[in-house]
Amino acid sequence: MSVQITPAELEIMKIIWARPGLGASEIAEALTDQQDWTIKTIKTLLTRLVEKGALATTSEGRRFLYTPKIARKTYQKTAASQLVDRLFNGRAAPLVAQLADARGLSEEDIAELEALLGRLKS
Amino acid sequence: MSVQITPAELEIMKIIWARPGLGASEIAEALTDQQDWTIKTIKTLLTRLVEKGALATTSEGRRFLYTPKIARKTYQKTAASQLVDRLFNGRAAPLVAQLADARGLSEEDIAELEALLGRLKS
DNA sequence: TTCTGTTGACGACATTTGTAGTCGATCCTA
DNA sequence: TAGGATCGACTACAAATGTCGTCAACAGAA
Repeated sequence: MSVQITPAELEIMKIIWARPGLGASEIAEALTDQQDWTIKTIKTLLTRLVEKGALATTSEGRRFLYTPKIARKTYQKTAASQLVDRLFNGRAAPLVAQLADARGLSEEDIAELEALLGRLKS
Repeated sequence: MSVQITPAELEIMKIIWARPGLGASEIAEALTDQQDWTIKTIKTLLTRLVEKGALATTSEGRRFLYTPKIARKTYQKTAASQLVDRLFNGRAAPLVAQLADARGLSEEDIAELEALLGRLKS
């Protein structure tokens, strides 16, 4: 089983993926916009992520700096595969069809998807 | 917030989406392949799904028949949108790219995606 | 040097989730 | 008709999750 990251923990991971090597208080600061957590909550989540092996720590003086141990892309692949398997019988096209139906695809998405398909067919 | 369905509950939903109007014991039977749950567990999950508003019941004699109150497609859309928002900045193309990278796309998926893109561009 | 604020370690506690068990009513079988 | 099977309602309980609190150690400010 790959590491299980909960929704709350994922918010932390996203910060650290974007800027690896932050300390707890800087992460808290980066999260003030999105979340209304106390530093205590954030530290608990960080500890759990380290326990789970999703983050690694480096000591800097008496504090820790956190870096991802699981790459963003790795996690994206796992999560996307899980969704496709659990809800779409392993098929990608119906997933995209539902997405397009639910919220449309941007021009950018359409262009990128075409490029991707072109690459896959050659 | 749309109804939150847990992984275990989703297994139940999938059976009922496939064949609406089953009773608890028939659902249990349909699940014997995939899951190793007792009928008790299944009944608990059914109760919770009814409480959550994901299933509706009809009485048939002294038992209940279960039908979806949330359509499969509706749930698919919600789940797909959530994933895309939480992990892919709302973009569909990177999701498909990661999927392709993680497990490849079938010929069928590629053909369907092309058809879908064609439709979207016109 | 003393006070104050910050840090990680550890503890806490309600809610959700997974997985059953008990119980009284009822239906079916012998 | 009597005893077991089955039904839904209710209860149980550990693990995971979300959200903080306490505490001892330490670092910087006054």
